[in-house]
Amino acid sequence: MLFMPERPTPCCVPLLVSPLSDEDAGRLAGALKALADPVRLRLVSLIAASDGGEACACDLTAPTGRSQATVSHHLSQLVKAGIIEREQRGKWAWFRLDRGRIESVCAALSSPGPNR
Amino acid sequence: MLFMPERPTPCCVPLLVSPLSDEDAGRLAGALKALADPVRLRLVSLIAASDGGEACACDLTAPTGRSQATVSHHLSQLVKAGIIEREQRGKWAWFRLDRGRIESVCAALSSPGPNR
DNA sequence: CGGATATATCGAGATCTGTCAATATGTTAT
DNA sequence: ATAACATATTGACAGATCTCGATATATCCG
Repeated sequence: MLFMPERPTPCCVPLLVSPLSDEDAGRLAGALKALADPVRLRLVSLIAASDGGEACACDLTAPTGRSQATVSHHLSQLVKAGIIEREQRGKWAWFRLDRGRIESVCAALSSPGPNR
Repeated sequence: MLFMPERPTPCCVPLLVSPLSDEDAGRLAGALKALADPVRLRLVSLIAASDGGEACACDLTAPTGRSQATVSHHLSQLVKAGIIEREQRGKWAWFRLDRGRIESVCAALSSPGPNR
């Protein structure tokens, strides 16, 4: 038995190997939809690049150029999709990535190699 | 100089390394949007799993359970996004994946490894 | 040419999405 | 308690998206 590195949470099933079922297609589409917005991508990107890998909502409004309500909405979407996690600290909301979830989406899109 | 394997078309820029610019976020969001639909995912999946890696539009309508017009529309979207390529053969339209394009999206989402 | 077939485009309806101002909720400090 | 602040929720609107029937375009065959 090989010693495998940590496996990403299998939220999604491989796209390019065999025809996706309706449910699997819906699930993967959901995950992709959560990412498929410029503002949300910037949020993810900003969080990823933040010191300690986490960011306060208070620092995420200005860089996106959207209202506080809109940013809060997008952050909620990302949380619901499992892309980021939320933690309350006093009156601030902190967010960090679930890299495993993103990797899982990524894995679902990746081509099956010749030796896999 | 190392001999590198083919690089995927760089349609997208890495998400998790440094904050995405507005344009890069828009570009990546566009690519993800093209994939973020259950019908389109099934189409991609069906084409990928087809014999010879290509499929005729005539074989893609029934499995999706949508009208011919709708399937044609989704196929156009995928072509426009560069996910698949179209080739006319007589009165039939054949489609195949641009795996490089999908890999490029995938690469943009992938986590920077510790040794990268 | 004319009929048959495959696919694309058009027009329209229903639903989903992104956005913001206003307001509500919750936390901290005074 | 009360004021100040951070964030979430609500309500509403504009624009995008998915869908289909009808029609147009293009190709093949007899």
